[in-house]
Order: sequence, then C-alpha cells, then structure tokens
Amino acid sequence: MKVGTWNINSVRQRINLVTRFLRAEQPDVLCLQETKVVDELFPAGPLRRLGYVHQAIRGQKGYHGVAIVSRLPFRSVASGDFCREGHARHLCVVLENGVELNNFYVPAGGDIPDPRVNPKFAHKLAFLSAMARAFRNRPHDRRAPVVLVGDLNVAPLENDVWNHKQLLDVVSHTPIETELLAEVKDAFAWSDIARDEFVPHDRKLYSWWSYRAADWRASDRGRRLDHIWVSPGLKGAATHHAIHKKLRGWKGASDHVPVVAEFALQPAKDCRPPP
DNA sequence: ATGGTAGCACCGCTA
Repeated sequence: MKVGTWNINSVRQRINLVTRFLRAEQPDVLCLQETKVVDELFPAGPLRRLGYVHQAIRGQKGYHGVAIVSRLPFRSVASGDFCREGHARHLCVVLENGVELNNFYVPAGGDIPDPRVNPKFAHKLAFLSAMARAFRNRPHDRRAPVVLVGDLNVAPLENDVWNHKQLLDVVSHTPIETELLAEVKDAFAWSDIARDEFVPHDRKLYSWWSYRAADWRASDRGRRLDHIWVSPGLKGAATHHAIHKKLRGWKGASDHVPVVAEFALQPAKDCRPPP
C-alpha cells in the first residue's frame, strides 16, 4: 500500500499538478491539506478519472480544508473534534484493508510564538494538546494498523530546519511546539517513519520551502513540516519513503512537496472477517 | 532589521 500526503495550497489552483503527481507516482491513497474549497466545488472529476473514485472531502470557504482520495474503498469516514475554531482540519478513513488513516492539517500558528498575545498560536497549542489527549485516551490495540499523516506545521528535530538556533524562536520550531508534538507522538507510541526508520537524524530533511525566498533552491531554507507516522502495529512495515523535493521546482508549485510511504501489509492481519 | 510570495475573498486575512 502506497500513501501520499501533500499540502496543496488550493487544490483547484493546482489540480493539474495533483494529477501529474498521481500519474507518475501511482499512490493508492493521497491525503491533501489546504484544499481551500467548499465540497461542492472540489475537483472530483479529474481525480475520479485517474481511478481515485473514493473521495472523503471536508472543505470550507477560502481557508484550510482536507481531503483523502483513494483507489481503495473506505469502510468508514469520520472527522474528529480537535479544532475549537471548527476549521476543516481532520479527516479519518478506515480503508478496506483495515488500515485507519488520519489526515491532519495543524494550524500554522501565526507569527508571534506567545499564546498570551497571539490567539493563533494559542489555537495551535490547543489543537496539538487535543491530538495528544485523543490518542492517549484511546484504548489501544497495539497491533492495530493506524497511520497519521499531514501538515503538522511543526519541524521537530534540529535538522528538520535549515538553522536550529536561528529558528528556536520562530513558530514551527519553538521548544513549546516541538515538546507538544513529542507528547502527541508518545501518546500513541507513533513511529515517525522519516526519522525513525529511513533518514538519520544528522541529515537535513525538509518538505517545505517558503514562497518568499528569491531562490528557494539556492537559499535552501527549508523546514520538515509534513509527516507520516505509524502506530506500533505498522512499525517496520514501511518499505519505502520519499520526500518529492523536485516538485517544489514545478511551475506553479505549492510551497510544500508530497511525502510518500509504501507499506508491505500482512494480508491476514488486515482482513476483516466476512459478514 | 526588514521584507520578501501566494491564494482567496473581496478592499484584509491566512499562510
């Protein structure tokens, strides 16, 4: 099973990039964030024609919005109550193969990293706390195959940003955020497959490069904001992981690039007994 | 120290 996650920064503006990516990469499932479109105007057709006929969408006007498009049928679709502002920032599907897939768009948090003066930062911290609480309180079958992906808007490790010291007081890499994200991770014993399974911690790794750089490639001031986590039941199941940096160079690119993982699943474990 | 870009909505907000 191959899963992708991509903050697309308007799915209507970039539908041709999405289809180009799907044609080339052929994931079974793609999770999108920042779709920026109400459900009635979601570009379902071009995705359906590529075989992504199963679509869970949760959009809102102008901002935020998440979607999961899939070649595998869904057993169920739900969205959690993590966002006190009522934004469209989470979707959860259970796939036909029994894998539960959570797609998150964590609030960016504004510019000032102080919850007392910046309500957007306070909201981001509240959202992450709600994630930690939800997964901590969830009864867990440790063998259950659960995946969490999305734009978590936090670059947790030193080499997830271009300059650790310089970014310690920049929203996305402050200690209060990285510690909270670590709590979310501990709450379900998640494995961050990029760092825990594929790429050594001393290597720089980014999934986002600002639009505001004159030359994003030359300055290379990136951050790793987009993540794929797996529950203990899927630890070691990933056979491939990639961050598609090349797509940042496509004409009209999103500021985020897709992150992809491939899993070898044990069919027996994931099969639902016949009704 | 500052300002740089992008999308959507609508003349500012969010990222």
